[in-house]
Amino acid sequence: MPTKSRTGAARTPPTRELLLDAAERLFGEQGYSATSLRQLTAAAGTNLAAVNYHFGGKQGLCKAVLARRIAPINAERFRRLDRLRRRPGLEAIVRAFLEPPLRATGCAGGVPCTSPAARLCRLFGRISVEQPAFLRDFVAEQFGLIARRFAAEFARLATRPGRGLDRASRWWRMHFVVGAMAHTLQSADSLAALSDGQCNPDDVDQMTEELVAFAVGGLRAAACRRAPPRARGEARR
Amino acid sequence: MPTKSRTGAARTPPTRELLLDAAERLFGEQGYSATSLRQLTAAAGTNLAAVNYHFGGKQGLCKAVLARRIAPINAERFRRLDRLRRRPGLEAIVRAFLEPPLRATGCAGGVPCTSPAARLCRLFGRISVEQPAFLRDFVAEQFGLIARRFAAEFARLATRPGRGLDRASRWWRMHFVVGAMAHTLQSADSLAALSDGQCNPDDVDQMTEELVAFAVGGLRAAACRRAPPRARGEARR
DNA sequence: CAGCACCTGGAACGATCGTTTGAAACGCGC
DNA sequence: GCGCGTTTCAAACGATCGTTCCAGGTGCTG
Repeated sequence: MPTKSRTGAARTPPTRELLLDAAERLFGEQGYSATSLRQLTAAAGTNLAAVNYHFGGKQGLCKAVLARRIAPINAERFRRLDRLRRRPGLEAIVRAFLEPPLRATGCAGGVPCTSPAARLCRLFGRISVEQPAFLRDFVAEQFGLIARRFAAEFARLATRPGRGLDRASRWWRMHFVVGAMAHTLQSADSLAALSDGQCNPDDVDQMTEELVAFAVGGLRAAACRRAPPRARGEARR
Repeated sequence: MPTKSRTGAARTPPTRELLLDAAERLFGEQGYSATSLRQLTAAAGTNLAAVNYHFGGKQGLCKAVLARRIAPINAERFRRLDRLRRRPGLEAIVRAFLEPPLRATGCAGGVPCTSPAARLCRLFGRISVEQPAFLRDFVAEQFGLIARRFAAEFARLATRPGRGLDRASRWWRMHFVVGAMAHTLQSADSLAALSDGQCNPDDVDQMTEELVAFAVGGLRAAACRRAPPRARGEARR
């Protein structure tokens, strides 16, 4: 952690970064449990013991990988929210939430970006679902703040007359947005296969626009409760 | 060792079922890689070797666990779709897709249902994201049929005048629905914590209604085209 | 009874896991 | 040069992994 080689243009990436990059890729591709430290260090071109030296173990490495990405993304989210404080706009809020993770595809912080949108994305989606017990608190802490902030922004919007979402409904729907995002980040490839190539998982722009439109539409949908929405069919229950 | 003569009456759960139940719970709670066969067989009260005898190995057990649940769910989906063939209705289609997995919470096939909605749900969400390489083809086969069927139903709706979703957009949005569902199934608990208990993950009814409303709203959202309100440059596809 | 197919039991296999160790190699002030 | 903290390396640690083996139990058929 002593930042000493900051001055000279580091021609050789330090071991720490090599490990973080390899871990980010492999954890994202295979998951945390399924990735062994030997495979990881081999991919990083470092020694096996380096993981324990720099990060104290596999769990520490995992936390470091997440922290390196999540922190800037959430900071960017807060920045965007603060900037548009005067103009509510549901879509703007949704974009402030979705675009940073979708677009911060590793090209942001000077980190090499081998595949345009795949790396961080996969890791992100992975972790949000795999959730090993040891970092339950960690992710809760990382995402709790931003989630509450968005809940507050969403609540301010929802108080408009005519939109009758209660607090629980708002939470549910934010959760759905997170799920759509995570699943998209993680397994867009399978969609490409399913759609016979009509969906290009590397087209981050289209993906973003579709997801934003979908999320806004879903968040905007009227409250459901058990009142039949329209005079339409829907003869269930 | 004290093996009471159990067979004969066909009332006692055979080893196969014990293993499937335990695997369903543990794979769902911890993931596939993170669950060891020793932990699993201990929880099931069976011998370690039984896994390899009945299922040929850990992978075979995993496939069997999935197949036992997915097949009836997809059958139910097809049944519902066939039944409402004359009446389109986006919401009805969405319900035909979402309700079987949400409600078939293990109470369907005579399987014990300890926790009302948690068990199968978690497994379902897990697998749809963890996706070990060895069952890539398996899940693609299991979900491919139903996905294409829903895509077809959705496409028939989308041809109505005024709704300009192209094929790629429709695929994307179906993918988002799957993501919202999977994430909800898998980690509704964390939502309960985030929302300070305002969302009850065991309230399958409310969850279903919220998810249906959200999905319908998202699917119904207008095509996004290009040029979001915020000028962000970035050419689209 | 014997014969046999089916299932279960405990014990062990080889492989691989995450982690630790101790010494060698480096960087840098003196 | 020497001393010292930092980093890397090869090798090994004990634990645990999925799997295999085989004797023993069970229920059916004759």
